[in-house]
Amino acid sequence: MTSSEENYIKVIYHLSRVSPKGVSTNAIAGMLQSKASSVTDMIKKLTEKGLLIYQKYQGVNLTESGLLIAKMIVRKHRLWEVFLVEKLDFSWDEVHEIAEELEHIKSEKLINKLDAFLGFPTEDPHGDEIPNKKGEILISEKKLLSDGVVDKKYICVGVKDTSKEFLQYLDKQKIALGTKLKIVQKEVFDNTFTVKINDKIVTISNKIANNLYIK
Amino acid sequence: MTSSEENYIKVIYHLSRVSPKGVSTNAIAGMLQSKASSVTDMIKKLTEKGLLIYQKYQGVNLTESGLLIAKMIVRKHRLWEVFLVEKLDFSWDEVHEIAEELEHIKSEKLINKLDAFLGFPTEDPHGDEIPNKKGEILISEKKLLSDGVVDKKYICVGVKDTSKEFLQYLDKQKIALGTKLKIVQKEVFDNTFTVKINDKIVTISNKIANNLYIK
DNA sequence: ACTTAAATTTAGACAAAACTAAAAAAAATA
DNA sequence: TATTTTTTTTAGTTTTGTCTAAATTTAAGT
Repeated sequence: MTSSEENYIKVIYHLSRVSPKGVSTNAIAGMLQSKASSVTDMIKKLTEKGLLIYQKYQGVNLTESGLLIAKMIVRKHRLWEVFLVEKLDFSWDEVHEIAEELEHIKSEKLINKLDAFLGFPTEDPHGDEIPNKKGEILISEKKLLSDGVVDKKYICVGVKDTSKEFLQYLDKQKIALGTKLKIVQKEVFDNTFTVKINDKIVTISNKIANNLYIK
Repeated sequence: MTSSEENYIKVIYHLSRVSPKGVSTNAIAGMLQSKASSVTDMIKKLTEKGLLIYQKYQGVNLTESGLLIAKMIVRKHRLWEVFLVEKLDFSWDEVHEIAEELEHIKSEKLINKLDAFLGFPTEDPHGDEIPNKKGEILISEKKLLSDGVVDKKYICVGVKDTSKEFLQYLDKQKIALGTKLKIVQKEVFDNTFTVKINDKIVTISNKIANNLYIK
């Protein structure tokens, strides 16, 4: 597998969570910042290799082996992110680009040893699940802050939007994984949330509430 | 810089230690397991970029900036090797291939944080020097084989006794400058050394060990 | 010095992975 | 249903890094 092939598999994996009946050529091109014609070419190649199921104009799905490969790439990406944050003291908004490179390092022994070194973590610094060496994913029930109930207490367990901007916003508001909060008020008019964090009252827009996982 | 370009720079750096007046096209091709014509093409490209000094048929040398880049690649390679051995518990003979991949990861911040995490080591698991972030290499003062430590790997860097007899003895034992050896055993009774040279076990008397510089 | 051998370079080709522009199919709309 | 718009595919091109085969330059041997 080349890095380029791996990137396609990874992107198709992520997109197929959102649209499980088939991932469109354009959606893939959008994610990879490339052109639809390039995507068509690569789809053919990966279909030849038995990693995708594809019919012209009908979008693609991962095969069993394609899915396993995708999970292994995600596993590597997220384990490296844990390493960067926990061991090398990076902040959670800087690690994505570096992990994009590290995820293509080939040795399986390396990633399993790294996994052990990190203590077999189940979540990356953004709260996303890390598949184990068999590709299995432990599902922790989590919901969005926007689904929360007034007067209840929650813990932040992840983010939906992992963009640098969003993460930096959260840092500014002193919201991190594990931060405890209580929903004080829910404004019906514009769906703005008022929450209490460490005895401070903070107002959170609907957009933010829609991108923050709690449990 | 592409990975391919970096591999050329690195190989030229290593070869120029042995032949400082110019590295031949064939030597590079041999190291990279490629063909001389491919090397010529890449030499032209790297010369255009100002990393090599080159005249047709005369071999190449690194420029100042080429040399710095080479040292940074070597730095990354060796720091990753230390990480793999010290933190992930790899043995020193399995780390080279993996480090060949890791050395091309681009973030400078990453490598400096890794350096700090490892405690700013000056040598990799094979006893080779690790350039610091400025590209400087701490010259480890050479010592005599008789001062060496069991189980460590060394390189022969010089002789104290320069007599014909001694040099001929070294030739016979296939020991030359640059020869790598590992001290297997140190006999306390008569200070005889058992060393491994190219997978062959050789016994070396105390007199010899007192006249061979290693690092 | 002349001839042969070895090393190096040139010229032309190929595969991977991207692109542009045009054609074809599917979806949306009137 | 017919037409327009969007999406997808095809066809042909480009770039990077490699290759083979042929030509050229340097080095070696007699």
